[in-house]
Amino acid sequence: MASIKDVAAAAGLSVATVSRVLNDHPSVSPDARTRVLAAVEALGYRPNAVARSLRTDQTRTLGLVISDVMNPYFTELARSVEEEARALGYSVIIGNADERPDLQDHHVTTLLDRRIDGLLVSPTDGGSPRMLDAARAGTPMVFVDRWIPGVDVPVVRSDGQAAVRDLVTHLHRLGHRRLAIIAGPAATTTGRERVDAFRAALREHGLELPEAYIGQGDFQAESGRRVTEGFLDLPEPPEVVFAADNLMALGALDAVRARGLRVPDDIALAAFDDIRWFVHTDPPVTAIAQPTGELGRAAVRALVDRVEGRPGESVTLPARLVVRRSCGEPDPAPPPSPVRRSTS
Amino acid sequence: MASIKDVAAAAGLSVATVSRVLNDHPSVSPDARTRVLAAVEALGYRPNAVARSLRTDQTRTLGLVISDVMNPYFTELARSVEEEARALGYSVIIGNADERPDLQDHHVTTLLDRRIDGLLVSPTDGGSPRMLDAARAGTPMVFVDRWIPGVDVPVVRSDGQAAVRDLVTHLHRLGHRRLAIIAGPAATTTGRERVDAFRAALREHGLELPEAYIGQGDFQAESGRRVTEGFLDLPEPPEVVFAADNLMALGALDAVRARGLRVPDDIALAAFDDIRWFVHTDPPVTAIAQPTGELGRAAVRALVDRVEGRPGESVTLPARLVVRRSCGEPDPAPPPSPVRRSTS
DNA sequence: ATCCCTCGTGTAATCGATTCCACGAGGAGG
DNA sequence: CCTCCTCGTGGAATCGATTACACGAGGGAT
Repeated sequence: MASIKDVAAAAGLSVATVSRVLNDHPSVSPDARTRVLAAVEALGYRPNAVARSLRTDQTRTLGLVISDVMNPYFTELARSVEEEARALGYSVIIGNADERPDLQDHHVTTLLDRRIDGLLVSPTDGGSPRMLDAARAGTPMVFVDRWIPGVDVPVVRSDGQAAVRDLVTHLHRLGHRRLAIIAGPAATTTGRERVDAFRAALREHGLELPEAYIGQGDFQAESGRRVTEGFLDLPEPPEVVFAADNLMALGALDAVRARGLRVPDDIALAAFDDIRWFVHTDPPVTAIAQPTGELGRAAVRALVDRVEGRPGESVTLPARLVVRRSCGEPDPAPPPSPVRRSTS
Repeated sequence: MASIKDVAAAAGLSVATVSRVLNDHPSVSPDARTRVLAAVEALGYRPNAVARSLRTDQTRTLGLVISDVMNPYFTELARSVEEEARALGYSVIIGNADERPDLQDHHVTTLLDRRIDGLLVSPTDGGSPRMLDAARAGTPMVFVDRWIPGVDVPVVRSDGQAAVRDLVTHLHRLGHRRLAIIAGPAATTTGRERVDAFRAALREHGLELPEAYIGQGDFQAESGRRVTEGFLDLPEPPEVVFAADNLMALGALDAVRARGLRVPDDIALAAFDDIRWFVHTDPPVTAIAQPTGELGRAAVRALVDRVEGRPGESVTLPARLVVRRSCGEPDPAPPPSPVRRSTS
């Protein structure tokens, strides 16, 4: 592969001049410029980003460590992150932690070894030691979706409290009183917060959240299935199951289906995180939608600010409730079927 | 950040010795080894992968350029690719082309600039010029899922022909005769092949595939919606719509729903690519499942073979039909509802 | 005792870029 | 005509690693 030396030789100039042309430095003659460009063209030369990074000590690359790529929420987040980063002239390397602390640590380590300019993290647990070291050492870093209390790093996330309250109000109005939640791992902020918000909202309606109605999940579908089975085995099963993410809702749907029960007639279901498929599930699932794309973009902007020496601020965006049929109410925007028309 | 020089100084040895310890070169004394290791520990030293790559001319990184991360099929592929690569000691940088040739070219270019050791591509169109150059220049490369005819690069893909034949047989047996397809872009192999396989299978049953029943999609949900609306507007709409990927099936579902029609009563639906959500859609969608994980792993093995100087072979794995209810037959594994039991 | 190997180590070249500094040519101003 | 700038250019140091080569010490064989 042609190097800058080959270009210099072909153009009959020094590497310094070639480099100047390539970085359009002002002081280079038009003649030299055209000769260099011609040589570049002729050789199909492309600068070696590795060498350049070594010299300039910047890779123009951001690392993104997410909890689970298979989760549509994170996929969308990753996508918007890459888009915004590209717009700002950065590349993104994604590390998938699969909700496993050891994998998270692995990815943080390799990203740091590659000397990425900044790190975007959605921590799986309390945070890998390597990550905390990096944060302390001043590596530009931003938490997205989840964060770690006590670490001085901007946080870009969405606040679901109001939406959860709306959800509980909605459920209460439908007559549901026994509400259960499939929680995320207590080690994650989102895991804790969603339970807290749910409990607080229940209290506002004079309802309790008994221990038996808090199932411990891990944000993966399988745990949603397992927890839901536990709920169904209870002497007094809940009337509603609220899954703290979309995958656990999928697992819950699996469990309900396996018993031959129906949603919402036998048990109602709601989920945190809205995804396209929820429109087409049987029944369509009521969910709390985060402004995922905006979250990803805001996180990148905050991180790039830090990388380039500007402050870089935390951002909190509101989530909102999207009512569908999985909790019992008819779809608010029913298809134009002129047959039945039930007025609530 | 501490460099190898700092470690050498701290250990009272030369950088050469430090390097030898780090790469466990045989000729280094136990004493030196312990001193180096102690210094590494004390300084929290981590080798600079950028510098190492420059010197050794290898990055231990693979590039993966996929057509669309938001498509669960590709997400799963990406995940298995990363897993296998990690097991083999490589990292993966993912580039999302979003079915756009210009983006594909952008990612190929930046990956090549970073001097990745090998490239895994699922080409969006006929292939970006940069990619073809790289292939010709001998950059280790493997096509996965889709490929480009006439380019001498191993291909790892799945063959859906038999499964499509099974699907058509299934549909025929259910009494369907007017079958339509939402095709993928003609520039992609998967786009063409699926139509060809469908047409061939129809012919085996003495059926035609009229032009009006071939809708041109682009593997994105929106195109599936648009094409399906066209089908429904036909004087004689098809009885079955076969979507060439899961996202277009989602769009088709959108279109059918918007008209207030039902699947499969009013129109049947089937899709290429099986995903978890198809179990829970209304109704569950009959689909052709690819061995996605195995595809990703095989592709990485083939690519790493090439990177490390071994041959690296093409692999073709069979897809299989998964029958659900969207074409009219009852679910083959119904939930334990002891009521109806139809023997085919 | 001499020679030769092996072993452990250090010096320095190298990878491909960027950039500081020096230098010569040419123009402007005195 | 001399001085001083500015401009375009090249030489060489540098980033942080790896590795060829050189070298001295020590042990075994003769």
